[in-house]
Amino acid sequence: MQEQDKEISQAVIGRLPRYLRYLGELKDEGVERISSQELSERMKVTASQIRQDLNHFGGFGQQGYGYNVEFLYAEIARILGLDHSYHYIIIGSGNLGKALGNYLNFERRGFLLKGMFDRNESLIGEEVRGIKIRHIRELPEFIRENKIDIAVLTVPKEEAKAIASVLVESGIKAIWNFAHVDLNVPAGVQVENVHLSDSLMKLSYNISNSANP
Amino acid sequence: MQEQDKEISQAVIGRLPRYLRYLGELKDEGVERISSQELSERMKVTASQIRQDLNHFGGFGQQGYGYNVEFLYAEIARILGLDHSYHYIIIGSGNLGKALGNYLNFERRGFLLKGMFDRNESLIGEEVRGIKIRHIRELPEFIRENKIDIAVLTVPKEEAKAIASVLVESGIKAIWNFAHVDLNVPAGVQVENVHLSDSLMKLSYNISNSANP
DNA sequence: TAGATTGTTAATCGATTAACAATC
DNA sequence: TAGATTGTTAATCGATTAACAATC
Repeated sequence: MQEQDKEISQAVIGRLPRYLRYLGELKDEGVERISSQELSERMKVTASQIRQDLNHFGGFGQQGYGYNVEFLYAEIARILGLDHSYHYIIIGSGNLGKALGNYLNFERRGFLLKGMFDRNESLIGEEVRGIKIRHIRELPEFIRENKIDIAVLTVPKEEAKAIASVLVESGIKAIWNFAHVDLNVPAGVQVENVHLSDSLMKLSYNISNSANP
Repeated sequence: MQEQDKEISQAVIGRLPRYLRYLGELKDEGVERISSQELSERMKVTASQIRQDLNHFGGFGQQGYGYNVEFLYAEIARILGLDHSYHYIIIGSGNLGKALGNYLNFERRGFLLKGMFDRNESLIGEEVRGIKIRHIRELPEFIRENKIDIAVLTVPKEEAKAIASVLVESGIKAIWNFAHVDLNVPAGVQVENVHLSDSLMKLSYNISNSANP
């Protein structure tokens, strides 16, 4: 067990949720133990990579046996910070904001929706899963009073930077950014971008450059 | 000009949309030319990387001058396959499907929504931006008759694999997959995954492991 | 104990950065 | 022409894979 000697690369972090997903499936199938070899065949990655990745965080396996599925699942969940819950709010209550607000799987993982916000007066007062949509002018106070950890940003890109500043000033520590801009936040504030149009363009590239002559 | 001597890495492809975005902004600002150095400062990447990335696709610049913004913008758009339009359909007309269907920026880029589908009878006949929601049993015929290029998959993960098979059999060449499973498709069919919960877990990791002691 | 499989070191591969000759 | 900046080769860095000794 070493836990965080040096910074772990985002490449490794990015693979953890996928490990968790496959281990969850194995758990559901009632599989008790699995070797890196077996897992590598399922996931179509190398066994070497699995062992390397896991050993960044400590030795979770046992020679001659492999990994205990239940235990490894719990450990990866813990590493990912899923062993406790987060309070989150959604800023921008348009179609995408509402869709995310209605997504119950986040709740199951410990991400608890505490508020929804918009600038548009006609949306104020509407409810999403029992959560009232508030005006964004209430943001700073709300964040402080409700111990909000994560702000989901689903506003038009023109507004995103200004709102991000407000969020940072109000003490938000993480932004899940769906706006199509790069946010500039101080160190210590985490930003995770979901740039849907970038993703679609990658698909477009791969269509154009695949074997259709 | 070489254009595709050997496979270009997804790391490079993944950066192209961001280049396009910054060049679009420069264009809007009325900037006519830019050097890799200036662009690198804006984008916070190395000038070397910009030149390397671009030169995978040909020499778009001019020594002593830099790059013509308008020209480079057009070239990257072309490389990404944005110089022509695509027909797409959305399968799964829940909150997320509707949100994506309503997103007009895709349309502006040449991605044209042609159909929406669901299994739920109560949704059939509803309209999203003038597009009627159809039953998924109509999928195969619809895909063939309307020359659909891209299927957006926003169905629960339990259904995703089965529907993906139908799509592939119907001749779809690209799937934008929002379902939380890895699809197994034959070579030649492009899949681009958007795993929102994976993204949220990465954020969760980074919150848990940032400098908050 | 013998066999299996990890944890970890070493080798390889690929991607990023630096350097500079080519050239506008 | 001189200065600027690309395109490209070479050097470095980091990530992935292979190998194997440790050990359950």
